[in-house]
Formats: sequence, C-alpha cells, structure tokens
Amino acid sequence: MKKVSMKNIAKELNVSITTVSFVVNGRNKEKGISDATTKKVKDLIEKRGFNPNASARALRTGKSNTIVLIVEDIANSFFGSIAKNIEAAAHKNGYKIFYGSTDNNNYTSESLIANMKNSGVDGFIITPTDSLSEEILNLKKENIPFVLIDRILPGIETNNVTLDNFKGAYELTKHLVDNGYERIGFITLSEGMSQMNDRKRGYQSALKSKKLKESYLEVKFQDDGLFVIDKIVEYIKDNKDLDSLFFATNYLGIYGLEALQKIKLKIPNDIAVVSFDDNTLFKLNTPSITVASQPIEEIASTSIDLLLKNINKKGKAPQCVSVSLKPTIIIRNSSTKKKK
Amino acid sequence: MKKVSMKNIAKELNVSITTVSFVVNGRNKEKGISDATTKKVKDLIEKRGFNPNASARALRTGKSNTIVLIVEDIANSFFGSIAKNIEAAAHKNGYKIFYGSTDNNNYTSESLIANMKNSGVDGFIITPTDSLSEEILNLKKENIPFVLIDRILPGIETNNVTLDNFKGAYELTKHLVDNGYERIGFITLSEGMSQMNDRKRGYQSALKSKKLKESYLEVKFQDDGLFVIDKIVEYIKDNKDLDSLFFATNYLGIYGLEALQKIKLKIPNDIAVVSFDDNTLFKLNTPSITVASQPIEEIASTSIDLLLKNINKKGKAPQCVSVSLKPTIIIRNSSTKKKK
DNA sequence: AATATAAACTAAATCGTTTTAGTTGTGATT
DNA sequence: AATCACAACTAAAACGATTTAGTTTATATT
Repeated sequence: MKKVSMKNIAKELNVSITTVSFVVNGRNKEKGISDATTKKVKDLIEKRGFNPNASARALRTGKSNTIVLIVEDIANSFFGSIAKNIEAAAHKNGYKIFYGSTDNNNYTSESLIANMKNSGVDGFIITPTDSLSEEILNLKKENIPFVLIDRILPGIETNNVTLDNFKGAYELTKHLVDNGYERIGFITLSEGMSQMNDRKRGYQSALKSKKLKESYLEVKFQDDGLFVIDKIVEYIKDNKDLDSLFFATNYLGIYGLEALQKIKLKIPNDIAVVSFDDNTLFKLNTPSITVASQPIEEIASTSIDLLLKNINKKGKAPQCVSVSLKPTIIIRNSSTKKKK
Repeated sequence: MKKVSMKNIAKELNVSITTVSFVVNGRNKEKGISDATTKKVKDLIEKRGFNPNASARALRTGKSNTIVLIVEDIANSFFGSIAKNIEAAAHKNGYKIFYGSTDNNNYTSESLIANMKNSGVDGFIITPTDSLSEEILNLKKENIPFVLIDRILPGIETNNVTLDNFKGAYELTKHLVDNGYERIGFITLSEGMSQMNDRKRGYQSALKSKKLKESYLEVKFQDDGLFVIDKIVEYIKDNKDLDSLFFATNYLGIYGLEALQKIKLKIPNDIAVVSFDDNTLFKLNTPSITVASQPIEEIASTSIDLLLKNINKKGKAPQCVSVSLKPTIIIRNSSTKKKK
C-alpha cells in the first residue's frame, strides 16, 4: 500500500513525469501529447488510484485552493448559516475552507490570521474584531486577498460586504415609535464595532426626529450569559418607565427573552421587544418577535464571489469594493400597537 | 516585499540552511548549535518576520497539522457547537480545521472525503451518512486516522464517540408513560442511520413494557421544511388518538412546534411534546420543551482527544475504541402529568 | 606527535509536483 | 542532400522545508 505518485506512474509506463503531469492537468492536447499516450496514462492513473499531492502542488504553484473563514462564533446560528453557504460555494469552486472563531477576542483573531497566513492560504473572509487594524493592514501590504464581512474597520479601505445597519435599526425603532412606544431601551455591546455603532446611530436618529429620550444598557461580548441576563433584569427594574426594548443583536435578544421570562413581564403588553437578526426562536416564540433580518445567502454569496474574483486577478490592480445589503423588517407580535 | 525563506536567512548570516532549520524547530540545544548562533538566527527571523512555509513542511514531513471535520450541517446548532469546541481544542494543539457539511447526502460525503484525503490531512472527524461504508473502509485500509461521531456504521469497527441513544429515547418515552400518556407518536427520519435506529428501539422498548401501541411518522432529511410541517399536521389529523409526540431530533422538534402552532394545538393539554437534543428554543418556548440533552463539550473533547491520540501513535497498532456518552433528560413543561 | 573525543556546524538528498527550454524523429520542401 | 516544420515527448530546475551523514576545528589524552 505504498504511495502512488507521478514518478511511479511515469516509470511504469516508460514516459516522463512531465507527460504524466500534462495529462493529469488536462493539458495533453495543448502540450501535444498523443491520444494513445494520454489514454495509457489516464488508464493507469485510474487503476492505481493516483491523486496529486496537494502540498507539492501548493509548494510549486504557490496556490493552495484553500481559503479561511474567520467568524465571531461558528456556534451562533447567524454565522453558522453564513458558513454553510460560503462552504457550498467554495467547494463548488474547488476550494477548501479552514474556519476559526474569534469570540470577538483580538488576540485570538490575530493568532488565527497569523497561523493561517503561514499555511499559504489563498484568501480570507473575516469578521474583524475592533482592534484588528494592524493585521488587516498587513494583509493589504502583503497583497493577500481578503474580504471583511458583517462589520468594517473605520478608516481602512477594504473589500467588504456589510448590512445597512443604520437603516435596519432606524426602521426597527421607527416601527416602535409609530406603534406608540416612547421609552425605548437599547441593549447593545460595549465594544465599538462598526455594525454596532451603526445600529446605535440608526436608533438615535429615529428617536431624534420625534424628540424621544435615549436609554442604554451596554454589556460585554465576553460576559457570561447568566450575568447578562441579570444585567438586563436590573436595567429593566431601574428604568420602570421603559415601554419597549431594542436588542442590537440576536443573542442579546435571546438573553432578553430569558430575562423577561424570569421577571414575568409579558410581551408586548408589559414591554414590547424588537431585535436585530432573525432566527427560528424569534419566529416561534410566544409571542413571535419583530426583527431586522439579514439576507444571509446574499451576504455569503457576495463575499465569496468577491474573494474569488480577487484571488483570480492576483497581481492586478487591487481595487476595493464595498457592498451594503438591505435588511428586511419582519413585523411580528412582540411590538403591536401600544395600549394606553 | 519578497518572500523570506530559510535560504535568505541562512545566506544573510553566513550559516547553513540546516542551522536555521534547527533553530526554527527549537532543536538547537539537541543539535549542538551554539547559543551565539542561535541568538543571531532568532534575531534575524524576528526582524524579517520569517514564517516557515507550511506546504514545504508538509511535503517533506508528510504531516500537515490539519484535520477535517465533516458534519451533517454546520448551520445546525448542535453541530455548530460541536464544531466550536473541536476547533478550540484543535487550535490549542496546533491543528487547523477544514470543515464540510454533508446534508446527509452520500455523494457529498464521498467527494468531501476524497478531496480532503488528497490534501494530505492528518485525520478526520466524521458524521457518517448511512451508506458511507466503502469510503470508511478505505480510510481504515489506508491507515488514515479518523473517528466517527454522532452515529456509527454497523458492522465496521472504528473509533467512535456516540450518545447512548437507546437510553435517551427509552427514558424520554418512559417519562411520558409515567405521566399518563398512552398514545405516543414517534416522528423520525426514514434514513436508517444508527443513532435514529437506536432511538427508535429505545422508544419501542419503553412502550413494550407497558404494552402500549407504536405509531410512526417518517420523513426524509432532504424534505423541505414546509413540507415536513405539512406532513406532521397531516399525521396529527389522521391520528386523533395521539396524546403526545416524541421528536427524534432537534430540527424535527422545531418543525413540530411550528406544526402545532399552525393548527393551534396547545402543549401539553392538547398534546404533550418531547424531543431529542436541547437548544435555547426548547428552553425558552412557551411551554418549555422536555428533552434528552447531549453532552456537547464531552462529545467534542472526547472525539478530538481520540483523534489526536491516533494521529500521534501513527504506525502503532490501530486499536479501535468506542465511547458511549450518557444523555441527560431535562424535564420541562411540555410533558406535565396528563389530565384525564 | 599521534590519536581520540566532543562541539559546532553543513552539503546534499529528499518530499511530489509544475514548467521551461529543450531534444528527437519524421516527413515535406527546396 | 540539406533544411525546415511539426508532432511528440522529456531533462532538469524549482518551490522551501527536513534530515542524514557527514566535515571541520579545537581540546584532551596518551
């Protein structure tokens, strides 16, 4: 059961390794290998079950047909779905995918990128953490193709595909306001990532037009779930005048539901709820939750397309393209008209 | 911005490539490189930002520090969480992870494994589809380390870590019976994967001791969600005597909740519900759903440990070890005592 | 002075491909 | 008979590491 290489095949057939290589890569016509020889080689390859060694190929060509997907958390349904879609497209195009979760930790992100870079990957799709600028600039400098998703690094020009977070948050807030809610609490992360900032701006902008007061609870991404739930409970108790809550991201929304369950507040009569990001839980919850939903398939397909385009034109002018996709507001039962 | 290789470093310092290699791999003491030379090399490596080329290394050593994780569906929270935990352990041990989703499709699984095999990966963690025997036997024959998770292939001895599915299903069914339910519908997949078969046997065994009648709905994994929901609705309507439902896997449970919502049946008064696999939705649902929960961290850590152990003892007697982990029954409000 | 021992280092082969710059042989053209 | 064109093929370098089997130099031992 010894390894079968081009060398073996060539020797057994009394042809050169070059010939075998040409046939393997389908360049036999182009390179003037006769049909007879081509067939001979193909047959033996089939018989011996030969498969080219990827490391040797990558070493020689400098191309590994591998891309890296770095997300915040692969166990989160939003990123899981993105990963699923990106995977499908990648495999269809002959690429394999390394993945990694950052947990929004900057150090993790850095070492993830560093490690992968050494592995000679062809490109990156990255959900950046907020202080990843240096690593990202390095990627640019080294001319390694990459695209940022979900959020960007302000001040750095890159390929990126994001959501129009401002619009989503504005419309979600506007929906609450239109339904008569006046004290809307905004629960978000304290880390200053661009998508969160944009959502905050959207919320603020919608309030400002009606001259309503802002109210915030900020938690850390790293905080333990139970701790976050307690924080939310505390926040609600400390702000009795709140008539509605806006959760800026899906897991905050889920923690929020747990918190409200814990203190037995009824949605929407005691307090209305809206959240960013859709998922099955929000759809099936009693009551179902109003959300700003992201076009996951589109995010995935756009980003992988963009990356592959960049990989293939390697060397050419590395133009940066920014894609902003539109959210869909899905109105459900957690935010029905406020009863006076 | 040209590539920096050992060759460059060596030339610049007037030492041999060998010396550089020894230092890079921390074998300087062992190989009798003087402290002065070692420092000199280390300093320049730092200065130039040298990183060894992974392809060259893999080509020469036959080891790529890469493993493959093949799951049913990375977007499913169960597999997403497994992936997250495996990833953490892998990275800690210096391994990168390729991932792939099979969607329970045999052809996809096969080509996934074939592709990855050529990439010279060090090992596999696989959620096998039901007719993957040939590929798996090939892996054994080629002496490539792998471990099966979640389910096994009957008749093939492998490394594997699974749940005691019989026990979980038995206890979940027993719980329903103890609470007075007598007509329990079992909703499962028609594909004959081992974990599903075991769950079915557990259900049957629990019914048999009380001489209760069995009742089944089988759907295909590939079926569209809306179609499955309709099937469940139809099944309930056709079997008016059902007083409870047992969903054999988490997404079936979720479809089940959608179906019950659609026809406005109240849990547990109209019909009780239990499901395999826990998740946030089941916990937060109104009412919360009774489940058999799998020890995800343990599944992940056990399987990666087992795989790494196998990779490291390569060549040694390839003993097959089977680990069966215990489920936890979490009793919630969807299966309270039946009212007569 | 010859020899042994140890410390510090290195030349070159090797892994399995791809690719450049050929070579060889044959038949047609002058 | 010499030249040319073309088809069919190939030798060998290169990619960037690891590793074996050394070599060289200095010091200690007889």
